[in-house]
Amino acid sequence: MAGGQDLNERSLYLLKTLVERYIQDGQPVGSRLLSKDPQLKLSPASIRNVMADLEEMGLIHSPHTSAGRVPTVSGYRLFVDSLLTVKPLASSELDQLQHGLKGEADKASDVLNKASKLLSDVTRMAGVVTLPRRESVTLRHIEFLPMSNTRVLVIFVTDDQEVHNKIIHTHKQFSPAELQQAANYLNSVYSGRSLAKIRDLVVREMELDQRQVNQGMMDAVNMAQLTFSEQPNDDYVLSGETNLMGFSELSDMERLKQLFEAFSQKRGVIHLLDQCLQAEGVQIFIGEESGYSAFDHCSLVTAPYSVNDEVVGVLGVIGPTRMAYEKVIPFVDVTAKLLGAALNPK
Amino acid sequence: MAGGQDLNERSLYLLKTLVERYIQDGQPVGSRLLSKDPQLKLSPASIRNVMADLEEMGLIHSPHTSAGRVPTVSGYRLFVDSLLTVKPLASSELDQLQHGLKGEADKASDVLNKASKLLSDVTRMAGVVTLPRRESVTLRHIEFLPMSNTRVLVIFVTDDQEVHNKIIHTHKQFSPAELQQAANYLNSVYSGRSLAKIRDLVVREMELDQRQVNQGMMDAVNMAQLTFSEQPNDDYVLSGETNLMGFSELSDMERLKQLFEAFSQKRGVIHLLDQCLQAEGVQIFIGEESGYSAFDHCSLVTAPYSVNDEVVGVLGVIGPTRMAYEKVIPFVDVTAKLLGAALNPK
DNA sequence: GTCTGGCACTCACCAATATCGAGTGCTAAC
DNA sequence: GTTAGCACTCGATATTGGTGAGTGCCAGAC
Repeated sequence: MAGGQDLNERSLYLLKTLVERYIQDGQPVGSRLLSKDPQLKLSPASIRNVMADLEEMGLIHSPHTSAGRVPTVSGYRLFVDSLLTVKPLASSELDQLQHGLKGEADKASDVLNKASKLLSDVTRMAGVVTLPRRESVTLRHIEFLPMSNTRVLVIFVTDDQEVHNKIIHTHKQFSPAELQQAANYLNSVYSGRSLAKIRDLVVREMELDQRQVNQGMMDAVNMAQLTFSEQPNDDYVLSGETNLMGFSELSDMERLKQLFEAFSQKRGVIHLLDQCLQAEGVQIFIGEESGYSAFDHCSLVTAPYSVNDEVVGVLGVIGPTRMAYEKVIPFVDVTAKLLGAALNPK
Repeated sequence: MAGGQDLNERSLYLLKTLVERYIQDGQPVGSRLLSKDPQLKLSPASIRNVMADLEEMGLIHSPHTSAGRVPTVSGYRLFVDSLLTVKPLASSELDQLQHGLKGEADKASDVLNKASKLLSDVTRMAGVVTLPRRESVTLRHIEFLPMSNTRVLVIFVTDDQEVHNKIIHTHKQFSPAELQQAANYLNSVYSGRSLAKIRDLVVREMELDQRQVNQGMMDAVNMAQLTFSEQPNDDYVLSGETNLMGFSELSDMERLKQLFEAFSQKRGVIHLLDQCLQAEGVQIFIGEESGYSAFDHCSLVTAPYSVNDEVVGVLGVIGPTRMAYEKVIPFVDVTAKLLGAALNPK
């Protein structure tokens, strides 16, 4: 797409004010309106010339012959990449954030809920936070309870005070005593270690199996393997979806339905958010850029959040393409940092 | 409201066919259309007379002078109470239900999810299932883990393979060993008993406290009290909300927004569903009858479900007032019975 | 007394038409 | 390169008239 290198200062400034104006009122902006901009000392006619150029480059577009211009996806892209002047957070918002996330050491999931709710409340759009990847979190305690036949209910607690449970299928039926023994072993060997590390150790211990090893220990390691087997993050906390129902650009029922279906399927959204894990800071998908048709008229502003300097999840805001990027971007950025801090074990 | 006693056979039959017809096509039905009913050997003019009576009694209503008639809430009420001929379940639906719920002994929550999804898939409306009341379920295992200061993480497992966790604040700080001891005590005394029974026993044991009782035991009972304190059901599983976005009667965005907000608040919906716990069988709220303005244009068809002959929860279907009650009612009824059966511990 | 045909009337719905005004592209002059 | 002028386009809005489904009411038939 057009990079904007071949545009002069003036055209860029014009594009910038056009986009800002459109974001403000949601109406196609015409040459007459722009000519009133004090910095842009041009007559409507000249502005029309410039706009014709911008249109040729695919940055703006007229909904119909005699309407003003509206930014295209590439127009927005150029705008957020090079033209945007981000506004620092309003101090009231910063207060709200700091207060909202400072919940006196709750469970991790409570903090995530709060963060999601804050994102949606402040932006009046939808907020989303992926669950943190379990890799870096450390094991506190594990326990096995027998179910029928070969099925075992595993409960383990991590140091973020989160309780996880899972049903595993073992190769044979274990007695309660055997399960207790296995749990004891795993607690003594693995507790205090990160799940990633544990996975590592499990693999190593399973390779040792040729030499004579205590059978009970082998069983324990086997169960650990089933318990901690790699499983991709597939959940997130979403808030304020209903805020999206107020926007005129999403008032088409069919579109809205697809969007909400995407929210409840989760799969597609997670995939999208996963792409933001690698990004250094704020990442933005504008309209069709996301590749998911349900999001065609939406933008997604995301930022990864980290615990102990390791990226563990992503949070973001979902709203109509026409959103106040200059406010949302710094807000998402700061929220990600504060969430990371709030999750940091003391 | 008019009870229908003062209506003759013919008027009732006319009302019935009118409602059926309206449910079928969603168009106001006029006298000409009704006069074609083979059982109703009347001219349009006579039908108009009858309709005028029905309108006077508040059972039907014309959207405007020259449209047909549409049932009012009281009209629907009379229809479902006395006129409806319920259709037995299609065998394919019964199959789908039986298959869908027969998930080889999963966790209780998995079964609820399936039930909710089935309700929405089959009816193409929204399905809802409240979590079962914990009273009747029995305790399998309890465990305490220390958190910072006086906070303790309690984990307990019930015989429906559900893992619950909760943070309680104790009056003093306990060592891990003390907590272990308390858990041992509670496991030995309470496990295998229903939560209701446990609550009972806790109260009784706390009354004994004047005489000399083992302090550790007292601490354990105290913690049990905090853990099992009465807490009302406040959650449910909802599916297929997006199905509701297809209905023309819910196409007003403001209304739809309120409806979805009610879904995420949960409070109001739970309160409504709680009222159905007492009911013997299927219970129906039509339009404004529910008293919640968000549900003004919706109907709710519910049935309580039981485990071991004790009612533990409610499930139901939410859709537009104009729904095929004759199919939905038996379907909800059967689903409730099958869900109860599926939850029954073997 | 009940039913019915007839008739005037109402009113949503639709299509055609007119008007308005914001905004455009183009061109010629500055 | 910039600007004023002008013809033009086209969405938005209002006006109009016709159509048809449906009604209420009445007078006459059964």
